[in-house]
Amino acid sequence: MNHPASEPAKIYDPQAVEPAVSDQWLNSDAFKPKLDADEHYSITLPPPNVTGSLHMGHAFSDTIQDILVRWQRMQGKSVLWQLGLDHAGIATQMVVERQLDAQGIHRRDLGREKFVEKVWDWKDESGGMILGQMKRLGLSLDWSRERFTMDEVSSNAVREVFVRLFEEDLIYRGKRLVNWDPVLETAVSDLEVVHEEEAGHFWHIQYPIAGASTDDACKHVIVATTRPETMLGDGAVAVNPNDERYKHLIGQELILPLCNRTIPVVADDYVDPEFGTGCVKITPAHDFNDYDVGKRHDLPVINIFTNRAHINDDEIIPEQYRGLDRYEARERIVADLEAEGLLYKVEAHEHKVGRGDRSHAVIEPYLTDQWYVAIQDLADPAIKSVEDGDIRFVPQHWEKTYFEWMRNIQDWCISRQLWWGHRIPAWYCADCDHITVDRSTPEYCGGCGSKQIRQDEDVLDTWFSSGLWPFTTLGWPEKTKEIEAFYSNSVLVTGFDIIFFWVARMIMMGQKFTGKVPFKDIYIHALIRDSEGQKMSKSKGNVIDPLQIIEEYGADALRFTLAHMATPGRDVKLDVKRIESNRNFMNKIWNAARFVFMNRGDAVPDVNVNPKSDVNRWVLSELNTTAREVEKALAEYRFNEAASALYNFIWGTYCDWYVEAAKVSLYKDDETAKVETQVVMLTVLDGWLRLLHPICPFITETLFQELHGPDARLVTADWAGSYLADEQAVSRMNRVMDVVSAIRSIRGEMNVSPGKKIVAQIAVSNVVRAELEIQQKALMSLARLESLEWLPEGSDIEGAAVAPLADVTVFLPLAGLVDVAEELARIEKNLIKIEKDIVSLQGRLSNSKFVDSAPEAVVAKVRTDLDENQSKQVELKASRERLKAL
RNA sequence: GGGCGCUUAGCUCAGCUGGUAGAGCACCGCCCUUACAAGGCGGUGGCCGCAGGUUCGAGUCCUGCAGCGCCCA
Repeated sequence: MNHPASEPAKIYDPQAVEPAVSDQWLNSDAFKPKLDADEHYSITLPPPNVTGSLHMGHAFSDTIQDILVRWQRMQGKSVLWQLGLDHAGIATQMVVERQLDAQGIHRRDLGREKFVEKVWDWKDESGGMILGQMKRLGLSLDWSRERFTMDEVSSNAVREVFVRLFEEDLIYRGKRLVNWDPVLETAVSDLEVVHEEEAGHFWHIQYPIAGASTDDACKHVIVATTRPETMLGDGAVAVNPNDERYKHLIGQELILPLCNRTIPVVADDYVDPEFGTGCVKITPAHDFNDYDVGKRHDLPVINIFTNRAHINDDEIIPEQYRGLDRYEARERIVADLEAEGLLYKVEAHEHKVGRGDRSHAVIEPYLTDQWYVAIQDLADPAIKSVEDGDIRFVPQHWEKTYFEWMRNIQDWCISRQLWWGHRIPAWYCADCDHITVDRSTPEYCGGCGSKQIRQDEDVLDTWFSSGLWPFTTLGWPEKTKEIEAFYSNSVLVTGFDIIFFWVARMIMMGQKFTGKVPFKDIYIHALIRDSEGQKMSKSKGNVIDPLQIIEEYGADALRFTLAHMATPGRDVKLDVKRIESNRNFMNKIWNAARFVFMNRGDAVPDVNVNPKSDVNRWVLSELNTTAREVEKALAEYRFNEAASALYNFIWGTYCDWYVEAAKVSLYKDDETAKVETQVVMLTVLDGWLRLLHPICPFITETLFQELHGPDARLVTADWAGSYLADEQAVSRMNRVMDVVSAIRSIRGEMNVSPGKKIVAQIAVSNVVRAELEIQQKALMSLARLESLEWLPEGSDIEGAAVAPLADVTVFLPLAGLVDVAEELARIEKNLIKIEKDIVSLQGRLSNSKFVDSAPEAVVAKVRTDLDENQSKQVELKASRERLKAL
């Protein structure tokens, strides 16, 4: 915006304002931590994945963080908001694989090195988009400290941690069943498997009993399975030891159909006799439960699959099935069983199927060698830190979710068969069994000294590095001054969907390697959904791009909307209409400020101003109240309440009442009163600009510079302090506003044109009259009165509409104004409500238990309410009689 | 199966430590009143899911039930 001569536009145009303000900030040190402050405040931004661009959920989370950070910065603290990006192993690799796929290229065609280069190119592209979006949102991150989970410092820290854990025997290599994604050809964690009910079948298959003669009553058992193809790897059939039907079979051999081998019948409590036939085929290599059963009975573990879930070439497998895809194999096996008359029946069956959350492929339990973290030693202190309150969840109930998972935690499989990520720092020797684990790349085997070593092909789970993020970004393992100043972080702001994935791991790793909790508070916010409540996703096409919204409505309107929606619930539905209405709020702000600037004269804000007029004293008091409300709300992470308080004050108090009332003195000849109002008007504007700045930084910064001159900067200005508080002025002004509202209400209900000036008479005691009379001009202006006449308390007016208030009665003469019948109807309506209230209030007061045990203030309030309602009732009834007599 | 959350105006949702229900949007009426029609003023609209309980008093606390959603197994 040009300064200062040009007239600000009548309609607020964020596009004309926001980018310039952003440049100012970015070209200054505004977002860097102050060096000389005593108090520190720090947040580590959850690093966005370099998988594309940011969505509305990021905008939400980031806005919340920015509000906190800007607020703390204005309070004079040294604030660090740490910026960074996450390499997001599987997710990013998939994005790039898909891009290549579109060109008909597989990553294996390129080879590992070339492929990883492509991913780095993509990382730059995606990272650039993301940083651009963040800047456009106005995020006050320290841009000079951008980090990446695979940069040198972070990579070294990852190695350091791996080596230390290995040396403490907290990292080990083991062969066990994992969740295997046969499309991505990697292990995935339990958390990355999504279980959903899907329609399937229950195949009932006859397993003949070995040695049974044709005369035997029982020649076979029937096994029910949802996965008939896995029978190629069956090691036994299990029955419950107490199941009378099968007791006699325990220990006998069955002939495994199609496979030309026998398997035993074993007894195991795992079998539920009620479910299916009570006979369960046991396939230790391809089912987690069966694996455990197999261990108990010493069954062979027969792997029947390749990495891509095709039937493998193991000699135990009949040749005709080798090489088939798992579903082809299923069809063939079912057909073959049927041909042999061994398929007893097929039922439709709903069952849970686990799919990879990235690839959506059906996950296979699969026996592989993987690296694990022995988690219990890390988990115990992490549980304790939350139990002891060293870390606090907000809202608190999320700690239950955290405890639930942490107390049942399993060892963490940290290896992934991917190319994008931190390569595992372990080397295998061709000449001995030794595994060399080292911080730097070794040349010899640490066991036998052989040069024939090769590094593990696999990479680490992404969360391994992001678990270290709060301290690796501050330079760990070096003992840096940043760690000294900003660790532990003040708060972590994130969604509940990654409490297990990320939050828990940061707590465990943080305590293990720094001896301190990574953050003191964890603010868990909701997830953003579309206006229908659907999760936003690209495939559904309901994604709202924050940049698109910003272009249409401005970043401030978006931010205010997000803050206003930040209630403690589980999800929020984002409706563009809300953003539109807050765009209107920004326009309101803009125009209110325009009015102030047009009428400021030579005045400047003065926080110590002690004005004479009630209007001015009242608005300062209300500002003071609002300031404290906003502080309290932000301190408790109640962003919606902060936003509401500001909305109500700025629009409802400042614009609707104060500015309108101020016009009286601004347009009047009394120079002293005019200047006083100008000063207060500017002071209060200055105050709420400060209060609103954390939520709406652009418009407030712009107006602040308009107010204080081009060198002023709100971003680094002080937070709003205390203002004059005058309860008496507040209550007197409330009475003025009540009177005005009462008059307006009659006008509105009687359809009196707003432009038409009318006459009013007010019956009131001398004391109250003295207070009201001071505000006569404002009152007349706000209520659009032609004249105002004061009557003694208890006066009666013939032929007038009446509005009884607590200690004031307003009369509007009907002549030429309103219809008698309409006024009677209006009085009737009011009387009905008042009578209802009176009955209820009297009922409460006649209850001695209420009077005796309720707090005095509550009882007093009920008495006052009753008195007021009764006197209103008297007034209305009298009015009604007079009108009827006309 | 275990755990968590939600159910308040036509719609989307606030309602903290219990004291006679609020906002935005929508709707109806009157207005282009010299900051703002992206606006002003007024108004309609709620057995606060159901049933019990605690309490002088329950949208708010407790128990049960129903419906919806999420997490874990």
